Amino acid sequence: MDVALNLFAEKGFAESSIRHIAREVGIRESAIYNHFKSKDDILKALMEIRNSKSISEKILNDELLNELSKPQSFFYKFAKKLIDFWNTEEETKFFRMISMEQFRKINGENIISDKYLSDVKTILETIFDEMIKHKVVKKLELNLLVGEFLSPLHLIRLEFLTGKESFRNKKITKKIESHVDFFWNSIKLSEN
Amino acid sequence: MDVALNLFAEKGFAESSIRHIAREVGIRESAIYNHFKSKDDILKALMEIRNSKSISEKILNDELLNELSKPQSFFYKFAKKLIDFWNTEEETKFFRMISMEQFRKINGENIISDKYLSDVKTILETIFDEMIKHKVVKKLELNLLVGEFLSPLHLIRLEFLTGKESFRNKKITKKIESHVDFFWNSIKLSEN
DNA sequence: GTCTATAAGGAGATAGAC
DNA sequence: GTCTATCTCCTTATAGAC
Repeated sequence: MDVALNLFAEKGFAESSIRHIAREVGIRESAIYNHFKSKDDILKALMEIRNSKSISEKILNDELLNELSKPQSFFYKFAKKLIDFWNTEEETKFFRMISMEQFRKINGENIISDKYLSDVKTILETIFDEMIKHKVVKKLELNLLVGEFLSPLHLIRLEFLTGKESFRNKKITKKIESHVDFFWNSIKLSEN
Repeated sequence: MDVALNLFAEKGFAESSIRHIAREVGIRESAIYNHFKSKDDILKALMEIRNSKSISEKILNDELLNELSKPQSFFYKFAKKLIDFWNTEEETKFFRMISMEQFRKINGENIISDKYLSDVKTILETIFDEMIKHKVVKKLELNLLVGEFLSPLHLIRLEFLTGKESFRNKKITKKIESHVDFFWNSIKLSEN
């Protein structure tokens, strides 16, 4: 699985061969078929691993939850946590692979779920819902709030992954801070 | 070029063969090599076509420019125009191909420029700059404004292209309207 | 669960006639 | 600029021994 993910993320699924995977693992390609019935099956297995992981658990710790009473600071730390997670070596590989294979179909069905961000979206919806109830944040559609918060982070990530710059540098941090400031000023209800 | 774009957009570059292109065009594969020196060369040529096109020309017509004095209405129409352009059959194909091949390298260099949105970004920067000068819009970083306007549109597009729903339906239109409303309320300077 | 051997086919690219 | 013919290599997948 590790070797396959490395290859798929680096060269894409179609240009990675079972032969290559087998060589890196140290077995013959025919031996792979004792574990997976086809090449597609390897990709499916990888996606199952990724889909079974809960991102919220990795981001939402107690420290962060305690920050909920200070929303601006919360969003700030949430964004940083999310970026740190996205910047993880493994998550970067999954993201690259998913980006490349997002339109691939197996038996007419997309392998890559269109739900790449759905876990994070769900947490954010819950958070916004609470904040609206506590009259900290303007009463807006949850979907809208999630999109406005997440989209700029997502695009920043994508652009720095395809570009040459490292994702962890001051420019990025500044961009993220600016976005959170902008976002918070747009949704906050009062001036406290 | 048409046939190649169709194939690359549908199956991705690696799974499209010169043989297949030649068959659809109605010539032998060896004849292709009179026009392109390699398969990579075909992809390069396609990207040159796409990069040579000015998107701003297609979006910014006189009707839209006359709307500049009514910013909210302008952003509204601009977003709609952009979506219509993105929803074009040809542009959809380019977007699919670029999404799939964005990490591909030829001789160590990305073929796909990371500048997919740069044309639109440039127009928007100019527009925001003018609006700030005319004190219609808060004095914010141009980069930030562009990102906040464009990112949600981009993510909406991506999600509806990978999902099953059509990109032209009421839900999408509503999403875009909500975003523009949110955006305008966040950046407007006064209440007129 | 690994191996060797092999099937069966598709790939990119070139040579040289017309 | 297209053709036929061909080279050389790589691909997924299976059969059957150990």
